[in-house]
Amino acid sequence: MTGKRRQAGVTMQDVAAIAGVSIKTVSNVINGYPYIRPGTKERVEAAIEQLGYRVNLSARNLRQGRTGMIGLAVPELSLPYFAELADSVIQAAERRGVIVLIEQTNASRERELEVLHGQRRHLTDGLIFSPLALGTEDRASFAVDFPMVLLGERIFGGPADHVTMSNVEAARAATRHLIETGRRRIALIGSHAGETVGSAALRQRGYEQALAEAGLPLDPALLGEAGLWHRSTGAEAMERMLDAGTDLDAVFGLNDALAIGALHALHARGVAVPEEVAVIGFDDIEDAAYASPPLSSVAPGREQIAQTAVDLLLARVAGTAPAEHVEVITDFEVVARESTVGAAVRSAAPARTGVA
Amino acid sequence: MTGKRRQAGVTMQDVAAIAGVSIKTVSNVINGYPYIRPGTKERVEAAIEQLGYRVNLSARNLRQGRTGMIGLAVPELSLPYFAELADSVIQAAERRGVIVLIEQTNASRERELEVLHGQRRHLTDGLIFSPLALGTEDRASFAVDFPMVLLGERIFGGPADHVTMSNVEAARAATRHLIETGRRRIALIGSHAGETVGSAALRQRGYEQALAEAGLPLDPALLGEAGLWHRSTGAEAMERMLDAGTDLDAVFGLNDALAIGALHALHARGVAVPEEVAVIGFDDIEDAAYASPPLSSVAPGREQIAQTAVDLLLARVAGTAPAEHVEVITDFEVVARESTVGAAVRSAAPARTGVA
DNA sequence: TTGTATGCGTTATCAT
DNA sequence: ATGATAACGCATACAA
Repeated sequence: MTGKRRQAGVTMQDVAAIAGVSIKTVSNVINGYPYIRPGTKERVEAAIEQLGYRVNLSARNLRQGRTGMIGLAVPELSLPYFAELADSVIQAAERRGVIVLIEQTNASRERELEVLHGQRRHLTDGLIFSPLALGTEDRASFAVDFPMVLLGERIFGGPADHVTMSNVEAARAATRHLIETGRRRIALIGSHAGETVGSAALRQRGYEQALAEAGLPLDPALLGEAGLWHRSTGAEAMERMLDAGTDLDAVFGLNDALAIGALHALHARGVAVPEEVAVIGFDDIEDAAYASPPLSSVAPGREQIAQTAVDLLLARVAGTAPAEHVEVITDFEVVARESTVGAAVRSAAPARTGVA
Repeated sequence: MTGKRRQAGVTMQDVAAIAGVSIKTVSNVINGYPYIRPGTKERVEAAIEQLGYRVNLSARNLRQGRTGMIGLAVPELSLPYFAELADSVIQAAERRGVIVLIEQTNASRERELEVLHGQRRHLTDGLIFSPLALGTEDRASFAVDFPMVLLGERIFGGPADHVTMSNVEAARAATRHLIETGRRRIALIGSHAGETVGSAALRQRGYEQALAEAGLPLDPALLGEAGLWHRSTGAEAMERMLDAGTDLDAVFGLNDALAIGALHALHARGVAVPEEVAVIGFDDIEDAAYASPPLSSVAPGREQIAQTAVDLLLARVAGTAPAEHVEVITDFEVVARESTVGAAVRSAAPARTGVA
């Protein structure tokens, strides 16, 4: 902090005047142009420091036709999964020198369309989009003329790059984990009846496959519908199932919020977890490890998803990505905690046991 | 969706050419200038629609010297309180037609200074800043030449506008709630020894006041140190206290993350909540209502804080705010749930009982 | 009511 | 190795 306080409205002109050089030279110094006489460079840097000069990004963007920003559109930051995802994307982008502009869609159809076609796209060089309301039937709306990477799997064979985890596999592994620990009547919370694409349908498919592999029947009474995957809807679905007197010894929440809601409802009814009912979630948000009891979950490799999506998008922006659209499948891991395996480990740092 | 697909690089010139008017007229139409012949306006709008024209915001920003964006700097979005705050700020800003650019400081001193003096400030018209690492000793760094509103209370009599809740009062009310429900040995988790300003010090002061009012002694053994207010540090502080065999019948977590961490540790040790130990947090994040048992907390009026901060900042940007710096104190409410009052209410929608 | 012309702060082209 | 100067796309003072 040797320089003076930042002053508004300092331009390259001012720096050039102080340093006794032309504006072009200042620009060269700032942009790391190699062929500059050391003395000149020093004078310019001193002037920059002295005036507290900062590049005007609006001007640079106008001139370059780029903005240095990418958009990240998610349903809402209040949902811990998306908050953690946003955190990871911001950090991944920062490593590449790019700024992230977050947009909330609230899972509304109208707002998701606006994300694709609205004014804001002019502010960003590309978009990472996790759609929730739009689906395969809206494929046409996804044909945009700017770089975009989709997260999740509502759109298939779509007209955009795509980063997702193997939902079917991961859900199968989670269900298998419950079966291997002795459960037979496994409820599913978060089902979307009639859906064939999207996380709900894919994860349910994995659940069904695991049941089939183990020779267990698929009981419709064990499918708990929940449109939005919030804690509240998870709790409500669980309540309905308990009210109906459905016999069950395990619950698979299609995401952690649902599972935590289910835990809440089970607790309220005095049902012991995992003694009477085991619970596993999906996403491995930080909450999961600190739930009571700590919630088993499927960790989707959030960091990997974020960095992959950012790098893919930036490659697309730079024009170095392959012509055809890319689909990247990321890794996952089943994390067994007390809600399924009991109090095997007791410590302040929640147990985390890789299973898959 | 009657227009053609959006095309990159369409400018006002193109629109003007199609509409048979000058660029100025197009500009007038876009900016809602009233004195335009209806027919002209229609032609321009038709041309805009036809070309899929969008204003180039970089150019507009450069010309106007404003960006239409405000910055929001928070420690990290992974912390639910800040994720929910960001959600509220984004929505509040949207109601005013402003875009929010989120920056994560990770509670690092260096990054917080960068937020105040870095490149990005050129991209925003003002800043809403929730500092964590910088404190009163850094007052000089807060003397910036752009509009800024501070959240929280690390800086007093500071050189900026300020929106905060009444931390002392709120913590006193939370502690009083524990006392009124019969607790006498109340542990505090999240203490910052030696700090005299900042949330930790203020909330602890409220705790001490409530104890004094009730004629209860202040036992240093009941002060659990936790530098960062995460679930993990809350769990660790709780563990240490339990390991030390400290006698206690209640825990006041200085935020919900700490309290949830404490719940986790208590659960791991088989301590019954609230039968043996009552727990209350602070912030009333959504997690609190869905913890097991549901966590009592202090609701800080997040929406109100967000809207107030945004409006104050925009007034400052517009130059309509008072010359001297404003300090706004927002409301709070103690929300009693099962972790302090027991299973009075059993329902999927967690009980929420206003007490203060 | 509408058109012309200038400049916002950069970067890039072309000289030198 | 560095300087002069022309865009980038828009808003606005000034003209008409």
